Amino acid sequence: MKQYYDFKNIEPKWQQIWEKNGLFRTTEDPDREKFYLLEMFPYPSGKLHMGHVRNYSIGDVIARFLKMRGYNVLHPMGWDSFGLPAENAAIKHGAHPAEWTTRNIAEMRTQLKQLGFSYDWSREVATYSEEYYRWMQWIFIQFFKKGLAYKKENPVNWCPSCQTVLANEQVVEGRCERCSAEVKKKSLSQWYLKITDYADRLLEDLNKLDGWPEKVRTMQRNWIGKSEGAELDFAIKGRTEKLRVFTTRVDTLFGVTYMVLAPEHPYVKTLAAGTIQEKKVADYIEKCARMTDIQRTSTAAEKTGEFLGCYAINPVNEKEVPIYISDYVLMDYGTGAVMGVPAHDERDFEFATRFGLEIIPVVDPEDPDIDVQDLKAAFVAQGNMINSGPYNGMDNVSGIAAITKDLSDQGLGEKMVNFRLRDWLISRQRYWGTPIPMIFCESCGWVPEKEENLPVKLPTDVAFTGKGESPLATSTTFAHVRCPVCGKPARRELDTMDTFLDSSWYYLRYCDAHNDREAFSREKTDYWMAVDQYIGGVEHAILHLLYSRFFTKVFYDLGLCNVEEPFTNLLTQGMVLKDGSKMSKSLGNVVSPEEIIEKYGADTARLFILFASPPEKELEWSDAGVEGSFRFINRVYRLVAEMAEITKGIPPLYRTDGKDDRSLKFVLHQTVKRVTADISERFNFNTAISAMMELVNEMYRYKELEDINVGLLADATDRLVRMLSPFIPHVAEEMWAALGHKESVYLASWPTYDPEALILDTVEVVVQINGKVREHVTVPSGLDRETFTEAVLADPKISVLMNGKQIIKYIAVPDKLLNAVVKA
RNA sequence: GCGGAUAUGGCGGAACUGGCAGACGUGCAGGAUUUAGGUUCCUGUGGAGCAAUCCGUGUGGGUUCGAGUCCCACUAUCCGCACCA
Repeated sequence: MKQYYDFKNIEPKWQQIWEKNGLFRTTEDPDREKFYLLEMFPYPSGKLHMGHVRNYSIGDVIARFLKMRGYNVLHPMGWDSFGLPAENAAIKHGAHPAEWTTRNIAEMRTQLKQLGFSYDWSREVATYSEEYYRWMQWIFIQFFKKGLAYKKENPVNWCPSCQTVLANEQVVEGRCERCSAEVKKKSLSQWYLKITDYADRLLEDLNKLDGWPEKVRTMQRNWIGKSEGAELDFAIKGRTEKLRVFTTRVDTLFGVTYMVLAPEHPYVKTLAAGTIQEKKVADYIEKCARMTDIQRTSTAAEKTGEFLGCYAINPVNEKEVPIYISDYVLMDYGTGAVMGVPAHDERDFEFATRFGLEIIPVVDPEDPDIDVQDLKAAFVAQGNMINSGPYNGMDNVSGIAAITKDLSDQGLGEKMVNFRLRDWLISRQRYWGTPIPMIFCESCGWVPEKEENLPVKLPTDVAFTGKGESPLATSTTFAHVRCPVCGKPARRELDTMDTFLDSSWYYLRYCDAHNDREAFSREKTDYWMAVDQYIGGVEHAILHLLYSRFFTKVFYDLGLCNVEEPFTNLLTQGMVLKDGSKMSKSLGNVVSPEEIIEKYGADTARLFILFASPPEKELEWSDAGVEGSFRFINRVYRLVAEMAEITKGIPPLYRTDGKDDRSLKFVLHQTVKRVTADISERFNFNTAISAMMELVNEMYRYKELEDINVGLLADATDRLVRMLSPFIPHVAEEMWAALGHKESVYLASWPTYDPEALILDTVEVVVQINGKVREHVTVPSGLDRETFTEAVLADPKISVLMNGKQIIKYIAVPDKLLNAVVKA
């Protein structure tokens, strides 16, 4: 062992040894308890950033810790390697996306290895490889055969900058989540996955996921957005069509004073046809069509709309109410038609006020401050029903049930549940993704490619223009095929899949990464699934995590796997900040992992990142903090080097009879206890590290004493190195070897603690007067309340303190404190 | 507007079920080693005061022998959703 901490030699040396010995290979072993630890795989953008380092450092500590605790740990890594940046790079530099991607993967794999993460690289998966996307296509076909994939023409979200459509989940405040361009509406024929069929189960099973952060569960609940209500029909005066609406407030039916349709509602044109309103209505529809979602959904804007020139008839009281169109009604939610109840809905109130429509209160606020006959705002809370014929006097919650039942009995409507969740639009007009393995035949319609012909390979003779339709259309060979059913000339689908499909099942592929007969085998996934701990950023709270849950449920239903939820526990790590804001090129506050590894080594980078903040919180980067972590490693290194020298050839005596010996032993065992709990129960790596720092400080103090026990110190060193190894594995290996071990510390067992060592003969306790700390005294430990009180009061310092005080009572907490309540 | 979270020294953060607030690290000050700087080691470090002591966990109230921790009201910041009938 060198006299100084030479990380530049130590780190590559151990990385090579680990790799040569295949230390991190994992196989199924029914005799050992499995633990599937997964970190979100990266998009190979070029180089790792600090967010990656944080994510993977957290994972590696857990993986190595559990391995030492005897678990059979699956800890894989791979690449989410389809996607737009590769294609954009291709357009810019003329290289093929595959070249760019492969180069980046190589670079990032090297970096991950430089950081010493304990991945089983034999299971590496890359979504752009033919062996992966072949099974992606196979999975798509299973969805299609199950009726869960369909093609439909619909107004869709179109990103003019990415030149592709987007899923609802990928539109953030009306903008593309990738490039922030304003999303436009465009009517296109696209492939969808029927995630709405699973809405109820996706919602319901969130309750089971108690290992997930509440925040993520709430976000998914809101996204799925279940609302229970009723659908009912309004007749249209002078026409045969019925107008169907969805409402959650059927109790307010007597308060309906108008109807309003979405501008895209199919009835709009026929209802307005021939009326004097026709022109105005047409103009309004056109104006809406031109607006972006941002403009249209702005709550700040005043309500607009147009009278259609005809009337609807309220089924409960035959009241005739005017029908309007307005852009505040969305065509793709509910029925695209709404009954307007201005008295009890804020939006309707606003609309009615704007257009001078009647406001009829039907729920009594029973509040002296509110004049029911002259509402200043919609009253949305609960109350008793008024102006509602036979329902008057009923509380409105019961009213919902009563009216729904009556409507249902008369065949006028029924109970209905609606979800905000829409089907998942998965077609992308881009090249760098999995080709959708579907073929259109004039006689047979859409049919899947034969499974034995998979993969449908991405053609290489394409032009990357970044404009217009899918680049696959520019291939001269790709589109033309024979129909797999009837053999007639047919054409292939030219769009590729959203890359979120690729990442919706990669965790299953890791279990069986090189299977060329199946996507993954039941045998392997039965052993490994579900993922016991998943770690990644919150930014995936909805998209990736919801889609993966959906896929898993479909697989379960198809008998492809034995779990209904893929991720039992989820840890969402916080962002890495510098100077208070997210690291970004534009702000110029990026610290690259490369430069830190170069200057201090991977162990320091890992240690700092885990020490600076608990994992789920944001982490403020600090150069001084990095120095501190580096100093700590040096301090440990010197201590171990000295110990290795002292204990060389001498069988160390073990003795704990002195006061200092006992106290070091106490600190040692307490540290083992704390570090174990901090890692396994709370993922508080920062406090685990600080506990080990305290132990090191204690060891330094002990080492300088005159009469020290080398055996005890050697024991402390041994346990310390094992505890440090998940955090700083390279230098831990170096120290472990120097202490005379032949086998990797990765294979050593996690240290245990002796509960006996945590029991002290005497304890220092606090003496308070009226809750304020006045004195400290040392008394024997383990006394009962009464003897404890006596022992404390027997101390001369305390008798002086209590002298002349009027004691009302003592509150005693043995081994902790004594509080005297005295008269003021 | 709705939902969620957070608020503790100069800074990052500790304080498990109410029981010594500020562990650990950083920064700063001083000392030792060194020709010097750096490294390393040691000491001090919430504020006020010579001191005894007093004041201190976003603000205001409350419960309790005792509150950073529990309850009520509020403020600020961050995140998510946002015309979903």
